[in-house]
Amino acid sequence: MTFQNELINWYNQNKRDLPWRHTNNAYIIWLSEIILQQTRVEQGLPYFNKFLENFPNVSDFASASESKVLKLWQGLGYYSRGRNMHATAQIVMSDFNGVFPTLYDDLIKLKGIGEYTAAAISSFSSGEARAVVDGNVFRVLARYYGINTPINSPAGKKQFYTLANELMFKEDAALYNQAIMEFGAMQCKPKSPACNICPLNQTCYAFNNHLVKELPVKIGKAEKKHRFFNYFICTQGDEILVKERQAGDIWQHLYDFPLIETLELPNWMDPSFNNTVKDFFGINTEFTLISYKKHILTHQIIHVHFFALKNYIFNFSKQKELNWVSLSKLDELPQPKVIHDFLEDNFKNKME
DNA sequence: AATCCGGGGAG
DNA sequence: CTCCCAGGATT
Repeated sequence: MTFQNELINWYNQNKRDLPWRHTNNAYIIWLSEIILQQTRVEQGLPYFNKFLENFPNVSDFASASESKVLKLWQGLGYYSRGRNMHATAQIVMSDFNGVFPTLYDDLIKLKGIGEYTAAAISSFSSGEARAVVDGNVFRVLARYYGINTPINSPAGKKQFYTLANELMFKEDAALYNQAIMEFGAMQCKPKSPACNICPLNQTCYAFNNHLVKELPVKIGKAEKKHRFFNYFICTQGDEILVKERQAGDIWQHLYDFPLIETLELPNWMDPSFNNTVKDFFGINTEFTLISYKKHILTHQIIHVHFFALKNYIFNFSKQKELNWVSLSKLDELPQPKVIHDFLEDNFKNKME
C-alpha cells in the first residue's frame, strides 16, 4: 500500500470526532484554523464553539467591535490572530460580497492567513489540491523520509513544501490533508510515539535507523528576555484606573494598569524607585506590594509585581491611555491572562 | 534570516 | 525545567 493510502486508512480508523470536520463552510473552517494556529485542539475547542455561537456567520463577525472579539479571545494568546480575523471579516464583506473565499490565491492575501491556513481552508472547503504543512506534517515527513534539514530554516521549509505537494493525494485533498495531520498529532507524536504499532514502521526511515528521537531537526531558540512589570492599582470609590496597551509590544489593545517597567528587579524600599513612582504619578505617593506573579511567554519572562497606590495625583497629559472604569464593568474589557488572574484573586467580590 | 507574538499541557 | 502545539507578520 502507498504512503498516502496507509495514512488515509489509519485516519478512517483512528480519527477524532471534531466539529469543524462536519462542514465545508469556509467561514467555519476559517474560524477553526485561525484558532488552532499554535494551539492544541483541546485548548482551542471551547473557543471555537464560543466564536461560532457569538458569530454564526462572517457578517456577524465583521459587525462586532474589535473589543468584543478580543474579549472572546481572552486567554487564548497571540491576540493578533483576533485582530486580524476582525479585519479579514470586514474585507470579506466589502471585497467578496460577504461570501468567504475558498480559493488559495484569494485566501493567501487575507490578514492572518499564511501558506498553511490558505492550503487548509481551500482544500477543506473546495477540495483544492494544496498540501498543508504544519508542525505535524513536518514531523511525519522528516521521520518517514529521514530528512534532517532544519524545519524552521528557509531551505527546510521549501524542501518540505515541495515534498508535501508531490505526495498530495489529488483524488481527495481534504481527506489526505486531515489524515496526515491527525496521524502526526496522535500516532507520530513529538515525544514517545508508539512506533511499535505504527502501520508505517516497516518503511519509516527514522524508525529503521533509530532516529525517531532526533527528527525533526529544529534550529536554536533565542534566550528568553527577563522583563519587570510594576503595576499600580489605583481605586477611587468603585472605580479602578486601567490602561489600554498600544502597538509595539505584547498584548496590543488589551487592558492592564498603570505600569512602570524596570530593567531589573526593583527594590521598592529604595528611594530611587520611590522617586520613579513619584515622578510617574505626581506627588505624595505611597504604595504597598500586593502580589507577585512570574508570567512566561514564548520570548520573555515577565516578573509582575502589583502594588496598591495611595495619595495619588495623576499627570494625565503624559498618560493619555489611562481611564477610570467602574469595577462592575471591568470584566467587559479584554485583559491579558496575568491581569485577569490578579483581578480574580483580589477584586472578584467587588466586581460582582 | 531572525525575532516577535500567549498560553497551556506533557514529560 | 524543556518542548511544542492545525503559524503568521515584521524587521
